[in-house]
Amino acid sequence: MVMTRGTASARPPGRPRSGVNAVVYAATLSTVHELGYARATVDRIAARAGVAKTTIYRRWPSKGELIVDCLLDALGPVPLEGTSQAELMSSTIRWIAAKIGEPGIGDAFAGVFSDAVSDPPLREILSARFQDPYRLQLQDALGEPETRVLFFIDVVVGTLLHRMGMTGSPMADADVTALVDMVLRHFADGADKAETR
Amino acid sequence: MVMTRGTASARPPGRPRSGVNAVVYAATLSTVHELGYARATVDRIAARAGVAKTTIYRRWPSKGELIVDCLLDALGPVPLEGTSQAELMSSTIRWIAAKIGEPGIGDAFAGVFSDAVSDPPLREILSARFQDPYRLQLQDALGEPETRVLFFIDVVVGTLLHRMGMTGSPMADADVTALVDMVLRHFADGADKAETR
DNA sequence: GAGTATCGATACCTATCGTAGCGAAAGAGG
DNA sequence: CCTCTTTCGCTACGATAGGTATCGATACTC
Repeated sequence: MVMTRGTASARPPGRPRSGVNAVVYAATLSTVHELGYARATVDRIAARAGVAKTTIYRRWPSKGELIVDCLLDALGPVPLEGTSQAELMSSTIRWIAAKIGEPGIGDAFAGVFSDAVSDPPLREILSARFQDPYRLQLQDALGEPETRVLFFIDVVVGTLLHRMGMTGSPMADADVTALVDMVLRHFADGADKAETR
Repeated sequence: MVMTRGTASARPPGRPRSGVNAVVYAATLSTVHELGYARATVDRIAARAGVAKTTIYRRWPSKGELIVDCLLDALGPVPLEGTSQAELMSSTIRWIAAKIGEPGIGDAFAGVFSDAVSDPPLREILSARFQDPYRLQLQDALGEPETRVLFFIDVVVGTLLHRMGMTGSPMADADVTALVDMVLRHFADGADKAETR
């Protein structure tokens, strides 16, 4: 096989990119944490990362995609702790709640989600690059059909983000527990009715 | 009693305001519906309403407050159909889902909510002028404490808005039914545990 | 008719996203 | 060592939007 040219692994010519992605991600989260999503401009993020704004736009085509990649990097896959469906769901909900509570993540999440409402291309990206991977992972782990996993995500993420957006701070543990109870009960004994009919 | 001066009902001097608020509200919703929240600029809304932009800023101090008033006008109080708590909750959830599905309302809702995430003053206004009235009405009608009504609102509104924001269209009836079932069951037999502990 | 406040129109300021152009630097290969 | 390609930082620019300032005209009260 010809490996020296035309293959993806071939090193491209020219000056290689400097490895500043992680620095930019860190600068993004801390800036969002300190100033909020709207005031975390690309200029400010670039300045904090010690990088030119043009460098950021060379790697990410828009602020929205930068945030999406930043969140993917900060979150990683769902830990999936537990064996039963109830345990998996419970740990997933608490993992999401904890992540949303981490500095910058909740605001960035709510911010990019907000932008996507009136920005169809960004919504497409958010759906394909962010929601779909987690949805597929959960479909596989929970053994539930797509419809119900989408419902699960809407309820859990929607509830937590609404609280975060409305109060400015993450949901208290007691309410997260209530959310876990409510969702688990719904999925436990509502398996043959409700939205799949 | 002196009624001719100093009373709130005394007519203020100067040219009276023309009664175009309703026209502006209609223009706002139709513009948001056609162009989305972000592209529904104040200039465009003013043009559609046949009104100068300065007139709008004379009545509403910001785009966010215009949207909040517009939503209050379009929604009105919760109808509160039914007598039992279950009926009241069910009709409330379906009423919210239906309203969010009406042209312009869902987008305006999600849009102003999004802006509020990184705009603390707007969040304050949204909380005080929009959420609080509905919360108090529901507290009274449902006979539940503030904590639980807030949880109810987070779950219902958060879920419906997340679906709306993610897909661009309102939640299907089958999923609304699932939401009703889940919430009703939670409040029915979880009254002594969960988040009030 | 005097006073007051709103109306429409236009211009303007500021912030932000995103792009263009340029010389300098970092590598690969001859 | 020289060339070629691409990224780097920098500065400037264009486009859009929220919001303000100003001004003559107008509507209504006293």
